Amino acid sequence: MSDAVDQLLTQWGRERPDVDVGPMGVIGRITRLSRLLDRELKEFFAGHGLERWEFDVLATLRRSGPPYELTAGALNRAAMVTSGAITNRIDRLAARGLVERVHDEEDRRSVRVRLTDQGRTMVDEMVGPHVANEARLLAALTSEERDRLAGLLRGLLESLGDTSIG
Amino acid sequence: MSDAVDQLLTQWGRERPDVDVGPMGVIGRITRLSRLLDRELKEFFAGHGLERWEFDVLATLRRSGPPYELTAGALNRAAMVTSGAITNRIDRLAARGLVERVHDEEDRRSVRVRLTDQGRTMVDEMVGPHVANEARLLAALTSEERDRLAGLLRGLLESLGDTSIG
DNA sequence: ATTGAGAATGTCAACGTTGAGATAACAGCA
DNA sequence: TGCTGTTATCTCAACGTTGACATTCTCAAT
Repeated sequence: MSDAVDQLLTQWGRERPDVDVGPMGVIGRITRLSRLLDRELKEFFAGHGLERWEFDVLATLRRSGPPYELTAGALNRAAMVTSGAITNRIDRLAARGLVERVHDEEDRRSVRVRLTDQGRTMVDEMVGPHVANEARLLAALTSEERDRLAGLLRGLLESLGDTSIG
Repeated sequence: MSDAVDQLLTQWGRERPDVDVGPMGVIGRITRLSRLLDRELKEFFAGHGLERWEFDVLATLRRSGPPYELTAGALNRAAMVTSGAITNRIDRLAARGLVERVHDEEDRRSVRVRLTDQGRTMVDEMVGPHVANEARLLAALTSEERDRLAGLLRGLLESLGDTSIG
Protein backbone atom coordinates (compact mmCIF):
# COMPACT_ATOMS: atom_id res chain seq x y z
CA MET A 1 0.00 0.00 0.00
CA SER A 2 1.04 3.57 -0.46
CA ASP A 3 -0.23 6.96 0.60
CA ALA A 4 -0.09 10.39 -1.00
CA VAL A 5 3.37 11.03 0.42
CA ASP A 6 4.76 7.85 -1.11
CA GLN A 7 3.68 9.16 -4.49
CA LEU A 8 5.37 12.45 -3.75
CA LEU A 9 8.61 10.67 -2.83
CA THR A 10 8.46 8.54 -5.95
CA GLN A 11 8.03 11.63 -8.10
CA TRP A 12 11.01 13.34 -6.54
CA GLY A 13 13.06 10.18 -6.93
CA ARG A 14 12.36 10.24 -10.63
CA GLU A 15 12.89 13.97 -11.17
CA ARG A 16 15.72 14.64 -8.77
CA PRO A 17 17.52 11.37 -8.03
CA ASP A 18 20.47 13.42 -6.80
CA VAL A 19 18.55 14.65 -3.76
CA ASP A 20 17.69 12.48 -0.76
CA VAL A 21 14.12 13.53 -0.03
CA GLY A 22 13.71 11.05 2.83
CA PRO A 23 12.96 13.71 5.43
CA MET A 24 9.80 14.62 3.52
CA GLY A 25 8.51 11.16 4.38
CA VAL A 26 8.17 12.28 7.97
CA ILE A 27 7.52 16.01 7.74
CA GLY A 28 5.16 15.72 4.78
CA ARG A 29 3.12 13.12 6.62
CA ILE A 30 2.92 15.15 9.80
CA THR A 31 1.71 18.13 7.78
CA ARG A 32 -0.92 16.14 5.93
CA LEU A 33 -2.11 14.28 9.02
CA SER A 34 -2.46 17.51 10.90
CA ARG A 35 -4.71 18.91 8.19
CA LEU A 36 -6.81 15.77 7.95
CA LEU A 37 -7.20 15.51 11.71
CA ASP A 38 -8.08 19.20 11.93
CA ARG A 39 -10.95 18.62 9.55
CA GLU A 40 -12.17 15.60 11.46
CA LEU A 41 -12.03 17.31 14.82
CA LYS A 42 -13.67 20.42 13.45
CA GLU A 43 -16.53 18.37 12.11
CA PHE A 44 -16.87 16.49 15.38
CA PHE A 45 -17.04 19.63 17.49
CA ALA A 46 -19.36 21.39 15.06
CA GLY A 47 -21.77 18.51 15.63
CA HIS A 48 -21.74 19.45 19.31
CA GLY A 49 -22.06 23.21 18.87
CA LEU A 50 -18.44 23.95 19.66
CA GLU A 51 -15.37 25.16 17.83
CA ARG A 52 -12.19 23.20 18.30
CA TRP A 53 -10.38 26.19 19.80
CA GLU A 54 -13.20 26.61 22.31
CA PHE A 55 -12.76 23.07 23.53
CA ASP A 56 -8.99 23.46 23.59
CA VAL A 57 -9.11 26.51 25.84
CA LEU A 58 -11.73 25.04 28.16
CA ALA A 59 -9.83 21.74 28.34
CA THR A 60 -6.57 23.51 29.17
CA LEU A 61 -8.26 25.21 32.10
CA ARG A 62 -10.04 22.06 33.21
CA ARG A 63 -7.02 19.81 33.27
CA SER A 64 -5.00 22.37 35.24
CA GLY A 65 -7.17 21.40 38.23
CA PRO A 66 -8.94 23.56 40.81
CA PRO A 67 -9.51 26.46 40.82
CA TYR A 68 -9.52 26.02 37.01
CA GLU A 69 -7.66 29.23 36.43
CA LEU A 70 -4.73 30.14 34.20
CA THR A 71 -3.23 33.39 33.03
CA ALA A 72 -3.78 34.57 29.48
CA GLY A 73 -0.10 33.96 28.82
CA ALA A 74 -0.28 30.35 29.94
CA LEU A 75 -3.22 29.86 27.60
CA ASN A 76 -1.49 31.21 24.56
CA ARG A 77 1.60 29.14 25.21
CA ALA A 78 -0.58 26.05 25.57
CA ALA A 79 -2.46 26.80 22.36
CA MET A 80 0.66 27.94 20.51
CA VAL A 81 -1.01 31.10 19.25
CA THR A 82 -0.21 34.78 19.68
CA SER A 83 -1.52 37.05 22.39
CA GLY A 84 -3.91 38.75 19.99
CA ALA A 85 -5.57 35.44 19.24
CA ILE A 86 -5.97 34.57 22.91
CA THR A 87 -7.50 37.94 23.75
CA ASN A 88 -10.04 37.32 21.03
CA ARG A 89 -10.78 33.79 22.21
CA ILE A 90 -11.21 34.78 25.82
CA ASP A 91 -13.54 37.60 24.77
CA ARG A 92 -15.77 35.19 22.94
CA LEU A 93 -15.73 32.46 25.57
CA ALA A 94 -16.55 35.08 28.20
CA ALA A 95 -19.44 36.33 26.03
CA ARG A 96 -20.79 32.77 26.02
CA GLY A 97 -20.43 32.59 29.79
CA LEU A 98 -17.95 29.72 29.69
CA VAL A 99 -15.04 31.59 31.29
CA GLU A 100 -14.55 34.82 33.22
CA ARG A 101 -11.63 37.19 33.61
CA VAL A 102 -10.29 37.67 37.12
CA HIS A 103 -7.90 40.47 38.01
CA ASP A 104 -4.77 39.22 39.68
CA GLU A 105 -4.17 41.36 42.77
CA GLU A 106 -0.62 40.11 43.16
CA ASP A 107 0.50 41.11 39.70
CA ARG A 108 -1.76 43.72 38.21
CA ARG A 109 -0.46 43.11 34.71
CA SER A 110 -1.88 39.60 34.78
CA VAL A 111 -5.38 38.50 33.97
CA ARG A 112 -6.47 35.13 35.15
CA VAL A 113 -9.04 33.25 33.14
CA ARG A 114 -11.36 31.06 35.18
CA LEU A 115 -13.72 28.34 34.03
CA THR A 116 -17.32 29.05 35.03
CA ASP A 117 -19.55 26.24 36.28
CA GLN A 118 -21.17 26.21 32.88
CA GLY A 119 -17.78 25.97 31.18
CA ARG A 120 -16.70 23.17 33.44
CA THR A 121 -19.89 21.24 32.82
CA MET A 122 -19.43 21.62 29.10
CA VAL A 123 -15.84 20.38 29.05
CA ASP A 124 -16.58 17.54 31.43
CA GLU A 125 -19.36 16.34 29.20
CA MET A 126 -17.27 16.63 26.06
CA VAL A 127 -13.96 15.09 27.06
CA GLY A 128 -15.19 11.51 26.96
CA PRO A 129 -16.82 11.73 23.53
CA HIS A 130 -13.83 13.70 22.27
CA VAL A 131 -11.24 11.07 23.15
CA ALA A 132 -13.59 8.38 21.85
CA ASN A 133 -13.63 10.23 18.55
CA GLU A 134 -9.85 10.50 18.60
CA ALA A 135 -9.62 6.77 19.32
CA ARG A 136 -11.80 6.16 16.27
CA LEU A 137 -9.39 8.18 14.13
CA LEU A 138 -6.50 6.04 15.39
CA ALA A 139 -8.34 2.74 15.07
CA ALA A 140 -6.01 1.55 12.31
CA LEU A 141 -3.15 1.25 14.80
CA THR A 142 -2.77 -1.51 17.35
CA SER A 143 -2.25 -0.25 20.87
CA GLU A 144 1.38 -1.23 20.62
CA GLU A 145 1.81 0.73 17.42
CA ARG A 146 0.07 3.69 18.98
CA ASP A 147 2.52 3.66 21.86
CA ARG A 148 5.52 3.35 19.57
CA LEU A 149 4.23 6.21 17.46
CA ALA A 150 3.67 8.39 20.51
CA GLY A 151 7.19 7.60 21.70
CA LEU A 152 8.81 8.56 18.42
CA LEU A 153 6.83 11.78 18.22
CA ARG A 154 7.78 12.60 21.79
CA GLY A 155 11.46 12.27 20.95
CA LEU A 156 11.03 14.70 18.12
CA LEU A 157 9.10 17.21 20.21
CA GLU A 158 11.68 17.11 22.95
CA SER A 159 14.46 17.70 20.48
CA LEU A 160 12.63 20.75 19.20
CA GLY A 161 12.29 22.14 22.69
CA ASP A 162 8.60 21.49 23.28
CA THR A 163 9.08 20.52 26.88
CA SER A 164 6.53 22.64 28.66
CA ILE A 165 2.95 23.67 28.12
CA GLY A 166 3.62 26.80 30.14
CA MET B 1 12.32 12.88 29.71
CA SER B 2 8.90 14.27 29.01
CA ASP B 3 7.41 16.71 26.58
CA ALA B 4 4.50 19.13 26.78
CA VAL B 5 2.03 16.39 25.86
CA ASP B 6 3.22 14.14 28.67
CA GLN B 7 2.35 16.92 31.08
CA LEU B 8 -1.05 17.25 29.50
CA LEU B 9 -1.67 13.50 29.88
CA THR B 10 -0.53 13.58 33.49
CA GLN B 11 -2.92 16.41 34.24
CA TRP B 12 -5.86 14.59 32.70
CA GLY B 13 -4.91 11.45 34.58
CA ARG B 14 -5.15 13.37 37.81
CA GLU B 15 -8.34 15.27 37.01
CA ARG B 16 -10.26 12.67 35.07
CA PRO B 17 -8.87 9.22 35.91
CA ASP B 18 -12.09 7.73 34.56
CA VAL B 19 -11.23 8.74 30.99
CA ASP B 20 -8.54 7.04 28.90
CA VAL B 21 -6.88 9.99 27.23
CA GLY B 22 -4.28 7.85 25.47
CA PRO B 23 -5.31 8.95 21.97
CA MET B 24 -4.26 12.50 22.84
CA GLY B 25 -0.72 11.19 23.12
CA VAL B 26 -0.70 10.74 19.36
CA ILE B 27 -3.07 13.41 18.07
CA GLY B 28 -1.85 16.09 20.47
CA ARG B 29 1.72 15.46 19.38
CA ILE B 30 0.90 15.58 15.70
CA THR B 31 -0.87 18.89 16.24
CA ARG B 32 1.99 20.42 18.20
CA LEU B 33 4.67 19.10 15.86
CA SER B 34 2.83 20.49 12.89
CA ARG B 35 2.78 23.95 14.44
CA LEU B 36 6.43 23.82 15.46
CA LEU B 37 7.53 22.58 12.06
CA ASP B 38 5.40 25.22 10.34
CA ARG B 39 7.28 27.89 12.23
CA GLU B 40 10.64 26.42 11.38
CA LEU B 41 9.87 26.02 7.71
CA LYS B 42 8.38 29.49 7.52
CA GLU B 43 11.52 30.96 9.00
CA PHE B 44 13.71 28.94 6.65
CA PHE B 45 11.85 30.05 3.53
CA ALA B 46 11.65 33.65 4.69
CA GLY B 47 15.44 33.60 4.83
CA HIS B 48 15.37 32.78 1.11
CA GLY B 49 12.71 35.28 0.09
CA LEU B 50 9.96 32.71 -0.28
CA GLU B 51 6.75 31.78 1.48
CA ARG B 52 6.22 28.16 2.33
CA TRP B 53 3.11 27.94 0.19
CA GLU B 54 5.06 29.35 -2.76
CA PHE B 55 7.60 26.59 -2.50
CA ASP B 56 4.88 23.99 -2.04
CA VAL B 57 3.10 24.97 -5.24
CA LEU B 58 6.30 25.22 -7.26
CA ALA B 59 7.53 21.91 -5.89
CA THR B 60 4.26 20.18 -6.73
CA LEU B 61 4.61 21.31 -10.33
CA ARG B 62 8.29 20.44 -10.48
CA ARG B 63 8.00 16.92 -9.20
CA SER B 64 5.15 16.13 -11.59
CA GLY B 65 7.80 16.11 -14.32
CA PRO B 66 7.80 17.69 -17.80
CA PRO B 67 6.02 19.74 -18.98
CA TYR B 68 5.69 20.89 -15.34
CA GLU B 69 1.99 21.53 -15.66
CA LEU B 70 -0.97 20.68 -13.47
CA THR B 71 -4.56 21.83 -13.35
CA ALA B 72 -5.67 24.21 -10.63
CA GLY B 73 -7.74 21.39 -9.17
CA ALA B 74 -4.76 19.08 -8.88
CA LEU B 75 -2.90 21.83 -7.08
CA ASN B 76 -5.55 22.42 -4.50
CA ARG B 77 -5.90 18.73 -3.79
CA ALA B 78 -2.15 18.47 -3.34
CA ALA B 79 -2.03 21.46 -1.03
CA MET B 80 -5.25 20.47 0.80
CA VAL B 81 -6.71 23.95 0.49
CA THR B 82 -9.88 25.26 -1.12
CA SER B 83 -10.20 26.47 -4.68
CA GLY B 84 -10.35 30.09 -3.56
CA ALA B 85 -6.97 29.76 -1.91
CA ILE B 86 -5.40 28.22 -5.01
CA THR B 87 -6.75 30.93 -7.28
CA ASN B 88 -5.14 33.47 -5.01
CA ARG B 89 -1.83 31.61 -4.91
CA ILE B 90 -1.66 31.17 -8.65
CA ASP B 91 -2.41 34.87 -9.12
CA ARG B 92 0.50 35.84 -6.95
CA LEU B 93 2.94 33.31 -8.35
CA ALA B 94 2.00 34.43 -11.86
CA ALA B 95 2.58 38.06 -10.84
CA ARG B 96 6.08 37.06 -9.75
CA GLY B 97 6.63 35.31 -13.06
CA LEU B 98 7.14 31.90 -11.48
CA VAL B 99 4.15 30.21 -13.13
CA GLU B 100 1.79 30.95 -16.00
CA ARG B 101 -1.80 29.99 -16.74
CA VAL B 102 -2.38 27.98 -19.88
CA HIS B 103 -5.85 27.45 -21.35
CA ASP B 104 -6.64 23.81 -21.87
CA GLU B 105 -8.06 23.47 -25.37
CA GLU B 106 -9.40 19.99 -24.67
CA ASP B 107 -11.47 21.02 -21.67
CA ARG B 108 -12.18 24.71 -21.68
CA ARG B 109 -13.20 24.70 -18.01
CA SER B 110 -9.69 23.73 -17.03
CA VAL B 111 -6.74 25.97 -16.46
CA ARG B 112 -3.34 24.43 -16.48
CA VAL B 113 -0.64 26.01 -14.41
CA ARG B 114 2.83 25.75 -15.84
CA LEU B 115 6.16 26.39 -14.21
CA THR B 116 8.15 29.09 -16.00
CA ASP B 117 11.89 28.70 -16.49
CA GLN B 118 12.36 31.15 -13.66
CA GLY B 119 10.05 29.11 -11.43
CA ARG B 120 11.82 25.91 -12.27
CA THR B 121 15.20 27.41 -11.55
CA MET B 122 13.97 28.66 -8.22
CA VAL B 123 12.56 25.33 -7.08
CA ASP B 124 15.56 23.39 -8.35
CA GLU B 125 17.86 25.61 -6.35
CA MET B 126 15.75 25.37 -3.23
CA VAL B 127 14.91 21.70 -2.99
CA GLY B 128 18.34 20.63 -1.79
CA PRO B 129 18.63 23.22 0.97
CA HIS B 130 15.02 22.59 1.92
CA VAL B 131 15.45 18.86 2.54
CA ALA B 132 18.73 19.58 4.31
CA ASN B 133 16.81 21.87 6.63
CA GLU B 134 14.17 19.19 7.16
CA ALA B 135 16.91 16.67 7.91
CA ARG B 136 18.24 19.07 10.54
CA LEU B 137 14.81 19.20 12.17
CA LEU B 138 14.75 15.39 12.32
CA ALA B 139 18.33 15.03 13.49
CA ALA B 140 17.21 13.64 16.86
CA LEU B 141 16.00 10.45 15.21
CA THR B 142 18.25 7.68 13.95
CA SER B 143 17.59 6.71 10.37
CA GLU B 144 15.93 3.55 11.59
CA GLU B 145 13.64 5.51 13.88
CA ARG B 146 12.84 7.88 11.07
CA ASP B 147 11.78 4.98 8.86
CA ARG B 148 9.67 3.43 11.59
CA LEU B 149 8.01 6.77 12.25
CA ALA B 150 7.30 7.30 8.55
CA GLY B 151 5.81 3.80 8.36
CA LEU B 152 3.46 4.35 11.28
CA LEU B 153 2.34 7.70 9.93
CA ARG B 154 1.73 6.15 6.53
CA GLY B 155 -0.54 3.54 8.07
CA LEU B 156 -2.57 6.26 9.69
CA LEU B 157 -2.81 8.33 6.53
CA GLU B 158 -3.92 5.35 4.49
CA SER B 159 -6.60 4.52 7.03
CA LEU B 160 -7.90 8.07 6.74
CA GLY B 161 -8.09 7.82 2.99
CA ASP B 162 -5.10 9.97 2.05
CA THR B 163 -4.08 7.74 -0.81
CA SER B 164 -3.70 10.16 -3.68
CA ILE B 165 -2.24 13.58 -4.19
CA GLY B 166 -4.62 14.04 -7.13
C1' DA C 1 13.27 56.96 45.43
C1' DT C 2 14.49 56.50 40.62
C1' DT C 3 15.62 54.43 36.62
C1' DG C 4 15.53 51.05 33.13
C1' DA C 5 14.86 46.48 31.45
C1' DG C 6 11.63 43.26 30.77
C1' DA C 7 7.01 41.02 31.32
C1' DA C 8 1.77 40.62 30.69
C1' DT C 9 -2.01 41.87 28.18
C1' DG C 10 -4.65 44.41 24.88
C1' DT C 11 -5.23 46.98 20.24
C1' DC C 12 -5.62 47.06 15.45
C1' DA C 13 -4.54 47.05 10.50
C1' DA C 14 -3.05 43.77 7.15
C1' DC C 15 -3.33 39.39 5.44
C1' DG C 16 -4.86 34.70 3.72
C1' DT C 17 -8.24 31.19 4.03
C1' DT C 18 -12.81 29.53 4.02
C1' DG C 19 -17.13 28.52 2.16
C1' DA C 20 -21.01 29.61 -0.41
C1' DG C 21 -22.26 30.98 -4.71
C1' DA C 22 -21.75 32.32 -9.79
C1' DT C 23 -20.34 31.08 -14.30
C1' DA C 24 -19.07 28.31 -17.97
C1' DA C 25 -18.34 23.96 -19.94
C1' DC C 26 -18.57 18.93 -20.34
C1' DA C 27 -21.07 14.29 -20.64
C1' DG C 28 -24.71 11.11 -20.91
C1' DC C 29 -29.20 10.25 -22.26
C1' DA C 30 -33.72 10.73 -24.10
C1' DT D 1 -31.32 18.85 -29.85
C1' DG D 2 -32.40 19.71 -25.50
C1' DC D 3 -32.11 18.35 -20.55
C1' DT D 4 -29.91 17.23 -16.38
C1' DG D 5 -26.30 16.46 -13.44
C1' DT D 6 -21.58 17.15 -12.73
C1' DT D 7 -17.03 19.31 -12.97
C1' DA D 8 -13.59 23.23 -13.06
C1' DT D 9 -12.51 27.63 -11.85
C1' DC D 10 -13.21 32.12 -10.11
C1' DT D 11 -15.47 35.71 -7.00
C1' DC D 12 -16.08 37.83 -2.74
C1' DA D 13 -17.67 38.81 1.93
C1' DA D 14 -16.85 37.09 6.47
C1' DC D 15 -13.73 35.50 9.63
C1' DG D 16 -9.57 34.62 12.67
C1' DT D 17 -4.71 35.02 13.10
C1' DT D 18 -0.50 37.44 12.90
C1' DG D 19 2.76 40.72 14.26
C1' DA D 20 4.06 45.15 15.51
C1' DC D 21 3.01 48.41 18.78
C1' DA D 22 1.01 50.64 23.07
C1' DT D 23 0.07 50.41 27.84
C1' DT D 24 0.58 49.18 32.35
C1' DC D 25 3.05 47.06 35.68
C1' DT D 26 7.03 44.47 38.21
C1' DC D 27 11.57 44.00 39.87
C1' DA D 28 16.38 44.64 40.55
C1' DA D 29 20.03 47.76 40.82
C1' DT D 30 21.58 51.96 42.18
